[in-house]
Amino acid sequence: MALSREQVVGTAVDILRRYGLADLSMRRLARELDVQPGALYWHVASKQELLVEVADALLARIEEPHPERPPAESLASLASAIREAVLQVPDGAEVVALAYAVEPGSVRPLRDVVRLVGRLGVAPAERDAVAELVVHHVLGSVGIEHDRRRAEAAEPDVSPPSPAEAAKAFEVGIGVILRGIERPS
Amino acid sequence: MALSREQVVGTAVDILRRYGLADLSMRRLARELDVQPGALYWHVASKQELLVEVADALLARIEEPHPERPPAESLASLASAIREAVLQVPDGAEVVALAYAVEPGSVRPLRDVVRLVGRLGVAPAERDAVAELVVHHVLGSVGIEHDRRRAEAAEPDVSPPSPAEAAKAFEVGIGVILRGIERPS
DNA sequence: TCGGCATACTGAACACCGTTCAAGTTGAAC
DNA sequence: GTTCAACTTGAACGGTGTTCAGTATGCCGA
Repeated sequence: MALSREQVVGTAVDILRRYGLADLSMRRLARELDVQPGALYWHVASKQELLVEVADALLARIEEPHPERPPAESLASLASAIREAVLQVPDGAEVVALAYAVEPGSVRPLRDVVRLVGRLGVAPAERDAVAELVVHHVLGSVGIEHDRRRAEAAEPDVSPPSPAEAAKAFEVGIGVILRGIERPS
Repeated sequence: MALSREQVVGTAVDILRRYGLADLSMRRLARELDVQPGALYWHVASKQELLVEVADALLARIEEPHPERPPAESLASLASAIREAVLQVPDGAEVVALAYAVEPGSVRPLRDVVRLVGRLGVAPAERDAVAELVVHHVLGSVGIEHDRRRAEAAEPDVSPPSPAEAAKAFEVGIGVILRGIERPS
């Protein structure tokens, strides 16, 4: 059977999940698919495009916010859902951040963040800025968690921070943002 | 004269300033210094360590917050100062973010952010989380601005966002955070 | 003045990377 | 059975960070 774009993206996700971003090279991906590296470029224009697709796949299973739920609640739970999805996969935050940088509209749940911020009553001119704040908080704090895990794996240093603490720290940040939005300036 | 660590870091900053992170390779740096690549490793343990030093240099001229100024004001102006310093240099945000990820305590003005957040009355347990929020907002929004400039340079697309608008968007985010901190939960 | 020795650097290699492209192989439609 | 598109190979181009045996340089005590 001939290779397909879905197969390429799927195997890329697999490598990312198992070995992390450093091991996700076009050559490694080709080896995994029993194919020469050049073959990948028939299905995908560049590694960057591939990573956007991978990011999309990582967040594909997150469900859309329910339209009748209060937007503040929806936003908090959407942020947590994105966090959890991205936390599962080594370097997931980095990949999604890259996709967001290259093509802000390419990842659906991130678009939902923008919509929810708007529904919270933020002025249209400020909506994108606040949504960015939320996205950076989510991806930034997951990035830190991944870094800590790497550091911890490298050497049994002091203070391994528990997942519960990390989650708490994340919630604190979301809380600050939500209160900041709701309080008129 | 023999090479010095300061010279290596200084030239690295220079290349970054003039050509961006993609052109800051150890080989390119060695060429600029009229030296073989291996020589750099006498003065610097790795490229990562070099980049931490570069990040430090980028923010070295930012002054410490005045202890008698109200902390909210100090924090807002420190955030702006970091933003401006990092905005000047292509990929500056990326470099500083990397340094912050590798060694959170290595860059002084970022430590000042933590202190100021504490002085704002945030509980010690939550202080680091909120400081991270601020840092991610600063570095994240500058990162976006750099990306936009790159995209704009690549092709004369629609809508070149003015620096003033970007600054405004940044201030909106800082405002949300500050209000969120001051408002008790 | 002469060893000795730490400092500083060279030259070459190792093992990778993303990307391109002419040439080859398939498999289905006519 | 031929033609034509879809797909893949093989090989190369021009890079990357890092290591290390060897070589030169300059200082310091004898």
